Amino acid sequence: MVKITDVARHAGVSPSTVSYALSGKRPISEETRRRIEASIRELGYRPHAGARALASSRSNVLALVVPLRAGIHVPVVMQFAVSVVTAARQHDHDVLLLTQEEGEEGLRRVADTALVDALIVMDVQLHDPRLPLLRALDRPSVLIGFPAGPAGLTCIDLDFKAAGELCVERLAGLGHRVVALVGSPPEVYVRGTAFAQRVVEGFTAAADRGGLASSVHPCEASPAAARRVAEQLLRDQPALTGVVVHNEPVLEPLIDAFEQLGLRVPVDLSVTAICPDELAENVRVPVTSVAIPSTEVGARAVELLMKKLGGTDVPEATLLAPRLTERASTAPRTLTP
Amino acid sequence: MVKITDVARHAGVSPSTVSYALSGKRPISEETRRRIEASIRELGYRPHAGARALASSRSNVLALVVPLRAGIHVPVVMQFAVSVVTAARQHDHDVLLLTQEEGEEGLRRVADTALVDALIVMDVQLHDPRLPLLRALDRPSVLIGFPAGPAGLTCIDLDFKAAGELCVERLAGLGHRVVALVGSPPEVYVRGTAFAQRVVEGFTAAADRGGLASSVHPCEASPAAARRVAEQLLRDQPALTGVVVHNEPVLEPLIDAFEQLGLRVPVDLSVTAICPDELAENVRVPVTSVAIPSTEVGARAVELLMKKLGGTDVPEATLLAPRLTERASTAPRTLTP
DNA sequence: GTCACGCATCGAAACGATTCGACGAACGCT
DNA sequence: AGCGTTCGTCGAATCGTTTCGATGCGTGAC
Repeated sequence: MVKITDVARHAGVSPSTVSYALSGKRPISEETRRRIEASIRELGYRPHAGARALASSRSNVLALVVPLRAGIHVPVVMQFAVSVVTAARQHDHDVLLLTQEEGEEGLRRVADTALVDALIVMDVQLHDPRLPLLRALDRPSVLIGFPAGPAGLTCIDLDFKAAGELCVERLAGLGHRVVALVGSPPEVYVRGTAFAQRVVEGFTAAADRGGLASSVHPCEASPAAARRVAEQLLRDQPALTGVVVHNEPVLEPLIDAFEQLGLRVPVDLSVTAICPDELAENVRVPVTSVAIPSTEVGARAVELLMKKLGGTDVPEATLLAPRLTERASTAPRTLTP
Repeated sequence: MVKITDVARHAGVSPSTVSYALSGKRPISEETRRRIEASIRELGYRPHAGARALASSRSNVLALVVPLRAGIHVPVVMQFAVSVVTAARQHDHDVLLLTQEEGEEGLRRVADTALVDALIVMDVQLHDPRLPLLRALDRPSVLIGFPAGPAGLTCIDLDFKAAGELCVERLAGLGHRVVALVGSPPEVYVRGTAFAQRVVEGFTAAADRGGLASSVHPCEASPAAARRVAEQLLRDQPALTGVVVHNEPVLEPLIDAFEQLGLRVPVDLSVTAICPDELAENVRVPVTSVAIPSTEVGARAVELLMKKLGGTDVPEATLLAPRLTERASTAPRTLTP
């Protein structure tokens, strides 16, 4: 293994000069820098990560904690993870993958052993047991999602409440007066996943504000469950003409179910969803939707962390404004007598 | 930060004794060990990862390279990643996440900086450009999938050829004489992804061997493409009664398309698939399938790496035998005159 | 002509573990 | 009783960087 002293000797300088040339923390003459760079290339030198971490107390590694629970849409998680890795690399950092399963002990371990410099935690619950720990840790962290008490933490997410509102407002704007929300599986609400509840809040608030009749229906992630919910909706709310779906796996089955029950989309029923664009575009009837900007959230989360690592203050809350894309599943209400 | 010398002083021993007590590399008296453990707990000591890596030239980190290309089923990748992390933790290792995008330079970087001890590479192509590098690297690696020339490498995967055979044999056993394979998107074959081709090989070989008429159809990952393939199959092979699907996103749309074209599954048409169990179970008609054992592959890959790190020799090729689960999508051929 | 200053570089001391060789004590054998 | 082992522990060297303070040298101000 070639080390910094080898480079130094080869370039005719001292090891510290090589280090400074590499880090840029002190001025190095153009001429010397070039000689050093040539030596590095020629010898194929790579700084030893462990030694670097030891001396600088920076590992240049970020921890990413991914959820592996029921009811969360896997592709979104993956897309998010990839965007975190990509963004981290742009700041010369790597990403250590942790599973939720590891729990608080896992967080403490990677933080206390100085294996990572900072942490990104996905799928934060309203009353997440990890919150006190994250506050106490001596390393900065960013949460994806908003817990009940976000004070002292840095959080970022799509503004799900606004997303719920936006869907309703869009439907209201098209003249719909009776709307329903088909939400995530019940267990997601039970365990207090913040984003699911926020959608409900936004949905309900906007409906009330606009004087719409509305109802909310959690739904299991299976076609059969979708079918049941569709049937129930038609029975309980015969005047229903607008549906908001916040449940990826059920989106397509639900539309199928409605059509089999004799409701054409969008002629008889307008559907909007909160889901990844990729999914919305690939349903049989492309669905008007608010995108889940996983890639942007990932990149922004990394930016926030880098700022914190650099000592800059960052806002505690970052809410990404929802953007609604019009597709084929929405239409003005047809006034049938 | 509390360090090993603090623990040593607190326990009244030398730092090296603490180290040996922790690693077990030399015998330590029961009594001393207990005192040391008490001190560790009391002081909350955690060995510094960087220092440890520097001194022992072991980082206890594995690199996992995940694909992010078109045509691969994301949940499988995720499931795999999670199983790797879980297995790695059981051997006291962590996992660094790399994307395919990083390419060879990324592999070289994490290996040469000693950031990781070993590598797991997913989605290996038949003529993968990373192969020479992996051979040359001074760190052990395990590939998920089989390249054209696997000599000198350690590879593991489901035996996709046998899986293709198994599907055909099952259909043949049910009396079907005309079968078709609906495969992955064309680009997957074009870039020479090994597992896709192996399915084709197995499928064709078994069909030929059994004297079945057969055809192979790559298919884009969209419902529309599924529909087109279904139509084409009925046109070109009117006697078709057995279909093997190796294309996750298309499985359900394809069955829908057949039914809309008047073919009932399994009465008129038997369908088998090679896909995750989770998917096979959740189609409207649960599908008889060969599972992709991502979890097992991940765990086994880690075991192999640990053996290699320990200096033990391991077989170059590990092929997991396919297992077919009977579900509702297959039935004996009905002899219509 | 001197003084102060800034630039480029060097030398040495961390950083926090692991590991190798050595050493005293206890033990079993002859 | 003497000798060779084994057991448990210690001390010191080592791993490869970063970083702090010091130093020499050229430069501009007065």
